[in-house]
Amino acid sequence: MIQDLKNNFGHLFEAELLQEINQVGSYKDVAEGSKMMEIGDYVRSMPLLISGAIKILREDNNGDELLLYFLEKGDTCAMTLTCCLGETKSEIRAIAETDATLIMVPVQKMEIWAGKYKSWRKFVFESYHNRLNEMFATIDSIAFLKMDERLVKYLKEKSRISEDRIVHSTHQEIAYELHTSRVVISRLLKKLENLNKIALHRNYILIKNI
Amino acid sequence: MIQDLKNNFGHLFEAELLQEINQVGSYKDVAEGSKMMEIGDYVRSMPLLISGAIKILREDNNGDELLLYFLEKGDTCAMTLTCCLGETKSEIRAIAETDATLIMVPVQKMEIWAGKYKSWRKFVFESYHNRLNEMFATIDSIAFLKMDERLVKYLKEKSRISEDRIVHSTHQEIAYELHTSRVVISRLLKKLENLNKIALHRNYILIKNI
DNA sequence: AAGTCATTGTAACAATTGTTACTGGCTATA
DNA sequence: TATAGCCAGTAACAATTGTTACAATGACTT
Repeated sequence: MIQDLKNNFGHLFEAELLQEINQVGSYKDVAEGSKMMEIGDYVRSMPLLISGAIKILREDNNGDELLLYFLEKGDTCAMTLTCCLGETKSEIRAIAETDATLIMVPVQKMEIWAGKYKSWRKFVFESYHNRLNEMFATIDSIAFLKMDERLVKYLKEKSRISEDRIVHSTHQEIAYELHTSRVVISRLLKKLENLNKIALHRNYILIKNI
Repeated sequence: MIQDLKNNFGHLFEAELLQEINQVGSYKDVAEGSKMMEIGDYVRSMPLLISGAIKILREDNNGDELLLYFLEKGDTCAMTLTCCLGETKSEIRAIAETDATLIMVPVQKMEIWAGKYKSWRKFVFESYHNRLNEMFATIDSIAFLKMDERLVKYLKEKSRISEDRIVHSTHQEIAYELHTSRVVISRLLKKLENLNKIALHRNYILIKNI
């Protein structure tokens, strides 16, 4: 574990902090598709993402979803930070986009380290900053782009995250994450296929040139 | 100034920290409508809002705007925090929604206090948390609501912020902030008037019952 | 092989939002 | 009181997105 830590966070944290994380943190493997946090949950530990990707979702009044952003290697969940400290409920849902490995750190340590290690403070502040920026990007997409452009962005991102030119999603699943209907997605995907940018198959989409 | 500080932040900060803020901070009055931060700016100090309201805006590729949220008494600008530390540019524009009074704190102190005062860390974390939650609310509105519902929310919020049942905006101004066209806003406002929820006048709108 | 279910394609239509154009009223200033 | 510019109302139409319905196909089970 200490090696994973050094590989992923070694450039951020001093040896002493790495040592502490190693002592109190615990490994956790999560399988693709498993729910890691639900809206309304209280959170008691903070995840440091070693490998894989986590998707963060928001829910509307009808129970329908909207994809906010992905967390990747080296990230942490910013919501967790203040949910722990302030004892407030989670506003979001987190689901493993791929198989992933995490180190879970008990919440008590977070605040102690924030007083003790400058590098930890920097990490926490930057995490917030990154998440805010991702939220801006998300808002830009929703507010400024049309659905066809959002779809292209989505496919690109999905492909990048999974490191695979094949996106393993059904039209219905894509529709959920973009908060629209399956028919709309099918229609727009067909247009992209006619432009030779993708190839449609049952249960997956080949990204050719977008 | 020390009295303003105590009134607005006394319940958050211990006496010693209040004293420090008092020593290094400087008062600043801003007039309604004045631009306080522009996209791309580097920020060298952190504002603590004593009175008034600040609106935070995002811009699209055409230079059109979208209202993200308002800052109010007791708030600070979360973007500033990491813009200062990380020396990155601002992603947002800030404009005084009403006349406002601020205390500006030099950026160097932020990080020092974060190591020294637990209450400061709590304040900073909570600021981020609040801002993230406002972003969620913004995304909910944009992604889940139709324009008529967004308009009602907007009018309510605008009225609340200014503590005035009269919203002093033209249809064009509202259209900018909701990122749509003037004609759409005029149309929807007229519907609200027909439902007896508002009364339309030149340059202002009376909120009756929404 | 038959049946079931999820998935995709597609048409037809409705609702919402965006655009263009024109009107008339209000206000400020010359 | 002219006149210019901003503001609001409205019609007509276009584009986008959402909805309903149904058919065809593939995959899987029995």
